[in-house]
Amino acid sequence: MTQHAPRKQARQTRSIATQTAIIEAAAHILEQHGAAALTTNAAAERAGVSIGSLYQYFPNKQSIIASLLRREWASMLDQIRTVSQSDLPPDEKLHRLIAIAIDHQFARPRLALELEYVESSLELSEEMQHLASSIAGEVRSVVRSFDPDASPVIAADVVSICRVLTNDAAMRGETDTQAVTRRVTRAVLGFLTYRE
Amino acid sequence: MTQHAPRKQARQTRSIATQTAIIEAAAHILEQHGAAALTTNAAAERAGVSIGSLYQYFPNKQSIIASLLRREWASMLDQIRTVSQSDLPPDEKLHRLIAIAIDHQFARPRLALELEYVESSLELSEEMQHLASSIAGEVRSVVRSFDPDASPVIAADVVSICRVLTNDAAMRGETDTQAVTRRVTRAVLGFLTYRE
DNA sequence: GTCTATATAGAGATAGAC
DNA sequence: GTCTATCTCTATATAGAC
Repeated sequence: MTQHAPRKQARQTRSIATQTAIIEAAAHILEQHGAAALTTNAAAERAGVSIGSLYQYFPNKQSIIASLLRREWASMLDQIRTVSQSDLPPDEKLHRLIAIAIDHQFARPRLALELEYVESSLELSEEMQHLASSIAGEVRSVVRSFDPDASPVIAADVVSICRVLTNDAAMRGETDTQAVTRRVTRAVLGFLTYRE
Repeated sequence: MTQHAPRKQARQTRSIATQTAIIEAAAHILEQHGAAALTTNAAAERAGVSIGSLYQYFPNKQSIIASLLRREWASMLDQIRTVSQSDLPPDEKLHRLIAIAIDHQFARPRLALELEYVESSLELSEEMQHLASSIAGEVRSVVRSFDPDASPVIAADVVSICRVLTNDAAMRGETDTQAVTRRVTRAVLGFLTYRE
């Protein structure tokens, strides 16, 4: 048993590494050549494994995309939770949330954009739906801490505004994240505080 | 000559009708089944012509999409020009612009969304680029009439905010356009008038 | 000018050798 | 467990009959 443990561990590690390599290959293809170029053959080649091996780890192409999406969403949820469950003042929470959104989209803007699209042609598993609604819930709680009257739709709108402004900026080639942060903050606070 | 004119006219009319039918078929497929389902075979079938005929009118698939996009953009530019070249007060111009955007996206939300995506995988002709920058220019002029300090980026942001909020609402199934108009107006005016 | 039939190519996915 | 070879399907686009 003990003598098998390391081997098994080593095998599991290798197998996880292969899976990760395939997922990362898919991400690179999406961001460099777009959704149309993301084929199973291309992903396998870029990951350095054969197409046969790819299908040993993923039952189909959709499952690769789903894994990639899960990775991104889990990371987002993690960061957002840290903010929403902190005891920072509401306006500071909102600023942190904006910063997280900008960092995320600016890190790999094309990937974020392409994932947003492929997501729509993917029926999400229960687990993924749960992840999505957890994220939405955390955002809602931050927005509500800032403005208790805000409806769920308003929170969703805040997310959309952050995403679209940041993504446009990144795709336009803007590199000054401070300027982007200022514009997004202006849009979000303007939206939430506008009266009459 | 005279005796041929009607025949020729009739033929041209028929040929234009066929082209229109193909473009409209493409639009319906996009909005009902998404970009992945838009194949030349599907478009031909839905338009009620054979695949051979389709290729007599369009050299390739991209040209069908481009024609559809040109139709949409031309209609948008037309409506926006009416507003921007009017002598309405600036805030009223802005409201009209928002109304145009909402009407457009609400008319066929899924089509608008899918077109936005396929557009990115299409290299635009000079003519199309010109059309796009004309639209941007008109919007900029309206935004500037409202706020002379607004940079081109701000105008682009206004367009993006309108688009994303309206589209989200439509895809969510919201039917109360007045409520959407209120939220979009709040977002745009909040963005443009926010201070500090 | 419109059709049917088809050439061609590339995709997802599997079989079976090693 | 990983590879190569291949099956099957479907897409774009063309050829040629009518």
